[in-house]
Amino acid sequence: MLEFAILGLLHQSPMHGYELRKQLAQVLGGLRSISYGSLYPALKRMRAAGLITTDEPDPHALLPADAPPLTGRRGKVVYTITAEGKERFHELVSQTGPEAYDDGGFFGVRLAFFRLTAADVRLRILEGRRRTVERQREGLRASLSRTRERLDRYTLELQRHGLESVDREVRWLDELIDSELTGSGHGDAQTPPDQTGPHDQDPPRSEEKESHGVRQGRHRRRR
Amino acid sequence: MLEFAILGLLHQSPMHGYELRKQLAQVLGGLRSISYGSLYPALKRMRAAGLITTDEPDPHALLPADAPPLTGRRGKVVYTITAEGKERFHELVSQTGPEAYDDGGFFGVRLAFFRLTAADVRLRILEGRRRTVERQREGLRASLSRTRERLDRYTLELQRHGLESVDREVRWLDELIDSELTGSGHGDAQTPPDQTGPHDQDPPRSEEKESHGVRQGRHRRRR
DNA sequence: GGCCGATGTATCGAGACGATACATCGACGT
DNA sequence: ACGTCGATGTATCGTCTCGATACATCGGCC
Repeated sequence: MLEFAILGLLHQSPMHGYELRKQLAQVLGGLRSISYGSLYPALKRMRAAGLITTDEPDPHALLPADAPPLTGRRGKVVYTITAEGKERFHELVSQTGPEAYDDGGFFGVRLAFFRLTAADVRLRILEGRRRTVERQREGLRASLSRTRERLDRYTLELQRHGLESVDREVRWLDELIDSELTGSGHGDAQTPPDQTGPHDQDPPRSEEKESHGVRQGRHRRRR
Repeated sequence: MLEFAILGLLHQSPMHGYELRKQLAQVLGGLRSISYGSLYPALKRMRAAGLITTDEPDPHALLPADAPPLTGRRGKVVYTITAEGKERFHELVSQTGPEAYDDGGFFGVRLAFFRLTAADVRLRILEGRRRTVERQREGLRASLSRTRERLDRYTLELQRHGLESVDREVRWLDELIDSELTGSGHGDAQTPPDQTGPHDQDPPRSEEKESHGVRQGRHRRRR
C-alpha cells in the first residue's frame, strides 16, 4: 500500500521524505497518517528495487562495520521516480483485486489516486468496496439482532454506532458509483494503452452469496 | 490493549483461545477483529507474567532443541485469570490517560468493558475521546476549507466523508456523555475501593487550545 | 467410508508503529 | 550577538501486529 502511495505521489513530482509524509496525511483525510518507521524502510526497499532514485549517492553505502552510528552531516535527500517505477505504478493502478477494496486504508489510497485511474477500473473498485462493506453491514446487522438482549447498553451502543457508520459508507459509495455511471464529466474513458502482461485481475471470488435480497435500492438514488 | 481485553474477558469466565477471539470480535462490533498471530503471543506473554494460567502444564517447556516441530498431540488449552491478573485488570480499568481514548481501537475496548468501569472513570474517558475527536474534526475542517480548490473531486469526497464520520462520532459521544450525566440508571457510583497506588492519571496535557469557540452545543442536545 | 466445515493451537516472515536521536534553519526576543 | 523554539528533515530501534499457513480433532451428512 505504501509503495503504491509513494509511487503515486512521486509520479507527480520529486519530493523529500518529509513532504511525502505530509502529502500522504493530507490526501488520506487527516486521520490515519504514516510513521517514519514505515516510510524510510519503504523508501529504502523501493530504492533497492530500482523503483526510485535519490540524488545523494547512497549514504552509508560501505563503511567499516565498526564506524560510529553515522552522526553528523545528514543531507537532504530528494526521491525521484524511475521509468521502472512509473511502469510499476501503471501496473498497480490497473489492479482491481480484493486487496484494492477489502482493506479500508488501501481503498482510501486508491480513491485518492482515482484521477490517475481508468474509468472502468474506478468502477470495479467502487463496486468491490461496496460488496465488502455491504457484507460487513449484513454481518453486523445479524449480530446486533442476535445479541440485542444479552449485551449491556455500552456494547450495544458501540455496535449500533458501528452499524450506522457502515450504513453511511454504503450510501456514500452508492452516490460515487451513481455519479460514475452518469459520467459527470470525467475523462479517461477506457483502460488506456497499458495492457502490461497478465496482471492477475479480480477473480470473481466464487460470485459471492448474492442472494441476500438487499439489492434493490442501488443506482436509483439521487441525481 | 490486547492485554486489557483478554483480562476483561477472562475476568468473566475461563476460555479457550479460539473463543477468546470470537468474543473479542463480537464485542468489538464485528469489524476490527484480532488475529491469532497477535493473540497467542499475547497469551504467552501474559502467562509468563503470571496474569493467567493454563490447565495444560506448559507444552514444549523443555525439549531437546533438535526435536521435531512438535507435531501431533495438540491439546485444548483453557486460560484462566489469576489473582494477579484480576489486580492488574482493576488497575488498568481505572486508568484514564490518553492511551484510553486517543486510539479508536483501544477506546472501543474500553467502552466494551464500561460495565466493569467506575462512573467517574467512564465520564473522563468519554470526555477525553470527545476532545481527541473534536481536535481531529477541526483539523479536518481546516484542511478541507484550505484545499477545497486545489484537490480533485475524489480526494475531496474522501475528506468530506471522513469529516462527516468524525462529526457523527462527536455527536454520538455527546449523547453518551449526556446520558452519563443525567445518570440513566447505572450503578457503580464512585471509584470503588481499589485506589491501588499512584497510577499515572490523566495529565491535563497542557489544557489544549480550548479557544476554538466551538464549544457551545454541548450537553444540550436531545433527551 | 470419506469428506467438509467448525473448532482449536501454533509459528513464520513481512512490515508497521511509536519513540527517540540527531541535525539544520529561520524567526523572534533580549 | 546570543539563545531557543518550532518547523523541517533523515534515520533506527524494539515491540507488536498481521495474514498466511500448518496441523489436528470432532460432528455431521451423503
